[in-house]
Amino acid sequence: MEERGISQAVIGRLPRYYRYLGDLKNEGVERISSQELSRIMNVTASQIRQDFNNFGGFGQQGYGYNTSYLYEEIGKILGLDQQHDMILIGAGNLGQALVNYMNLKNRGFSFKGAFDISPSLYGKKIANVPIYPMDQMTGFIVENHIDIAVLTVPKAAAIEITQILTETPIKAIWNFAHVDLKVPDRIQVESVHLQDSLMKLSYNIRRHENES
Amino acid sequence: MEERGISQAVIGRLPRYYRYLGDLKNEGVERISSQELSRIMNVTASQIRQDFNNFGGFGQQGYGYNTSYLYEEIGKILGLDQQHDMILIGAGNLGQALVNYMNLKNRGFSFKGAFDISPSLYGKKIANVPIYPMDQMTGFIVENHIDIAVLTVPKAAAIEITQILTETPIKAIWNFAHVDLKVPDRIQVESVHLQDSLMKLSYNIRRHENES
DNA sequence: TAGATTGTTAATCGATTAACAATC
DNA sequence: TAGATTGTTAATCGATTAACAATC
Repeated sequence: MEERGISQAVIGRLPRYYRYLGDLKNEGVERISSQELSRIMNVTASQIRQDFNNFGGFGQQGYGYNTSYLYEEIGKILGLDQQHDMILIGAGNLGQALVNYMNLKNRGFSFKGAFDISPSLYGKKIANVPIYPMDQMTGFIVENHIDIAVLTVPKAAAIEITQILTETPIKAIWNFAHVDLKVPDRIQVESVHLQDSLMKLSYNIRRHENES
Repeated sequence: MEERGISQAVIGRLPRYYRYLGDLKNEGVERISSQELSRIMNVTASQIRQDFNNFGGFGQQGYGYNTSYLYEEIGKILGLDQQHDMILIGAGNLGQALVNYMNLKNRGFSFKGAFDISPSLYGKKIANVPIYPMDQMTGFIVENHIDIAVLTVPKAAAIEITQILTETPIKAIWNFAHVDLKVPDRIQVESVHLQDSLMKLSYNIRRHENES
């Protein structure tokens, strides 16, 4: 499985393929052609075949793709066969929502601890995940082999904490703060900018009103 | 201001420009050239000029761009000069987090009501936003001229509720359910797929480990 | 074998970058 | 006026789509 230099456009589509294939698998669909899938997902069959062939041949001429096999393979490409241990940084509303959400649904991803600056939260738990003081964070990351830090703190705090995180063996930051984080190459960052998303929606509302 | 057929690639960059220009404005920076901005934002000056020129000339040769003016204009393009009234559908953890978050920070966007199937929540409030039974939703949308429905319910419920929403005068859906919604053209949809985002992060962790 | 559908090459399309004339 | 920097055209690059030979 050779996969250097896959474009982010392709990577960005993999989770959607994974989702549709999971649904098809659950519906008991054993095989699917790129044409059928293209109709369901509203993309071209050509794009589907090109995308999959970035990672090697998953299909069979004259047959199509085996749904479960393709589902599993895409899961592996996405690293979903690995265990990811996470910490929450910032135990506010959004952070609590994420912990509740993830620890229910996603087997591979699990929160091991949460950190906050508010002393009133120390010792409390969110969905069985204990909340600790910020100054125990670095030690906790090392001892528990934490891979991913989930940042749900305000902008200024996010920048400061990121600085601290760069001195730990953390592998990735899932960032919900409204700021672009600067990190060394060895740390992966994925940001969820909720404001940006809402602004795009706002643009499209306005555009549609002006057009019609 | 002519702006038909602007590509989604450009739209997707506007909120980021808006964010950086807001920061510069707050720092008291009065003017900025595409070159300076390109250095700060880590994109090419050429792209910046091309992007802005999709909407007409905001700059001045030999001078650059006036920070506040550009900030305001991009705000208008994004429809941030308009008031957007919203409802929350699904008053769970994530929904509550969004209401708390938005009603604090974003002036143009405001939640007017929340809806849930759980009777125990009726009459309660989230950050001053009252929670009502689901069957009052359609009436509420009409009476209060609601523009945006924020969907924080499970997948199956999201599909059902979207069906109901298509029969109301709602303009847009901000979707947090893990599903692609089908709506008529007049309704804009923007989805935040948290799982997809986390999977991309997972892919990048794995890729980086394999490379080094 | 014939039919179906992939894997892959070639063609097209769109987005990004470079270059430079226009102009403040 | 000279210098700076935009607005815009042209060149390049990359991503998507089309076409078809390979093959199950």
